[in-house]
Amino acid sequence: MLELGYVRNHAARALRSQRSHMVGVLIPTLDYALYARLVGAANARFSSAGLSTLIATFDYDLDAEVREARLLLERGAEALVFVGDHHRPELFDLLDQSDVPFVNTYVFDSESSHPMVGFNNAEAAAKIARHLVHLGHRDVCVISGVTKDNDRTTKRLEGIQSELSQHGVVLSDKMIEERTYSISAGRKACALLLSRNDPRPTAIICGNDVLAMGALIECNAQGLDVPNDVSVVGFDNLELSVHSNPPLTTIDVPAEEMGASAADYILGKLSGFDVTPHTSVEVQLILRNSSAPPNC
Amino acid sequence: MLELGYVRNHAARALRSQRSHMVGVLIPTLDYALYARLVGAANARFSSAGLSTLIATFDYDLDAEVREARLLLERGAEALVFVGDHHRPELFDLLDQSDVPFVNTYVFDSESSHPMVGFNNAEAAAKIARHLVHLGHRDVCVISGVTKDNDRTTKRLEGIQSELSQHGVVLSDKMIEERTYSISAGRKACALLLSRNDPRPTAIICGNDVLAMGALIECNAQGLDVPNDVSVVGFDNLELSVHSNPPLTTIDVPAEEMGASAADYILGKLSGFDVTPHTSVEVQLILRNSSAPPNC
DNA sequence: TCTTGTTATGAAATCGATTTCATATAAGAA
DNA sequence: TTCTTATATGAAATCGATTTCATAACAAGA
Repeated sequence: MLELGYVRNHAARALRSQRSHMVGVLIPTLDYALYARLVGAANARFSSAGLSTLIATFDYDLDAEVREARLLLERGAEALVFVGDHHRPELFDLLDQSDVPFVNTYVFDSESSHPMVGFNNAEAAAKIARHLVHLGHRDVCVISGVTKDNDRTTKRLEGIQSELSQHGVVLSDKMIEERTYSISAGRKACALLLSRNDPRPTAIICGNDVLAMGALIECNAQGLDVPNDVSVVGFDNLELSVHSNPPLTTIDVPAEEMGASAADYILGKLSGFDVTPHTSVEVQLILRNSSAPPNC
Repeated sequence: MLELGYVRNHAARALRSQRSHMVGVLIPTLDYALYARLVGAANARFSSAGLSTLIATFDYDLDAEVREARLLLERGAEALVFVGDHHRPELFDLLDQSDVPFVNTYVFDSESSHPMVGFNNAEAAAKIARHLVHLGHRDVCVISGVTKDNDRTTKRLEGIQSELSQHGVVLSDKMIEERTYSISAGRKACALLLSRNDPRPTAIICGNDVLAMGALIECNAQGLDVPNDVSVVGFDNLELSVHSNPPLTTIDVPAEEMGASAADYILGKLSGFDVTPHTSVEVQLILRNSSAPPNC
């Protein structure tokens, strides 16, 4: 084979054997390496089972997600891994017709009929909101990810709102800013929220660490002392967040574990085993130095 | 088609038409979104030409790169995009045998016989070294990326060394630390270099912004004033680097432009045009506040 | 009306590896 | 030695869409 420089023809193999040895992973974006750990872990599992991973991105556009999924299915993907449980009905139609196994990740809802590996975003976000309330914060604001067509950000925001209101803290719409995930966006949103000082918020809850990074930077730039003047908390526990100034209080999301579990589910399903379709992973409140009692 | 839930069989199409409508992009890693902009830009170009992008990673392991490339070729990739010009001979054999067009990115060498889109890493790194020398620095140290099997990091280090020596600055081996790209690694390397104070370096040149990030953090943690006590410079101009404390002096690498140009080259080649195989892009020294004259 | 060139239609061949099926060979047991 | 069972070999069918080829229908121009 080496002598002749022979390369197998995958199309022919796939056509005849009806096996593509490929699985598709659909993630919103490559930016900030937000899904790198999940994809990496899943890919490791898949490749040791002789499967290649096809990565497709859709930029948080659910219609693009359907198109990409269809493309992956055409390519013969034997299984699909998604992020979130909220997808276009067309996607589920597609999934019904092809009997390709799939899993949703980054979400957990025991009510849902879809297989999934993840955590309850509302509870996770409530956890960090509770932390702030327990510290004594009452003037809280939120920099959320864009909630449209995104069940993770939506649930997180809901979790925060319901937790706060349970403790008698009202979160007016003026105290919520929705932004796409980027440091600059987090920074601008933070500046805006800080400027609305009636009274000035003592805590800023961010929908993810990238936004929190931006918020931290803005606070520092304004000469505010984090956490004494204002607490800032994030979500995801990116590597960055250990090293920020101050280190960020956040929610650790076991991305590798989700990736590996999702892959294991798929692998089991492909082998015809009776695998459990719902796996929940534990998120953890990571206390670092960006949160403290309000200074009043 | 919709009614019947018909999905095209890509294997059959590909087999008969000898067209896979796929191109492969081989990047070292998904981590830190280091190649996200390049991949994103290339993917945008490719998909508007009706081609899908297959992403494969090899974790800076050139043998793994060959394996992944072979896999992509088996899958019928119509073209391949690489990072760097240094690959295993087996890879070039593979490329010779299949007459699939390819481009190397992130490097530029008019001598090389391979098509490439990028910049001269030695010159680019020399540029930032020169900046420090012009500021008056003579006690310089380097946190380089791992140079083994990596022509970008190797060239950058060479560029720094030759530029420094041209100005009579000697860079002893003790003043060079090689690390994989990560904030923690940069931090540790920085601590180590700072501890070797005979005399203590007044400037730290980092092989990329992630390492520089770690160095900045370590300097801040040690109570050093950047840039007055020590200058820190990076390479890549990640979004992060605008927002670091202090904002990072670095080399801007036009990643999108490289991705787009690489894709254009491939697209042209696939259409049978006589496209120019060597494209150089301009890197730029971005002066921010992490570099200043040494404080003596 | 007839020729010429253009578009439609349908059947058959094709892509390359895998799978199946039939046949042949070898090995082991009685 | 003979029969059975296991293994080897080779030819042919197959996967599903595309391409080619032959034929038919059509339109336009003379």
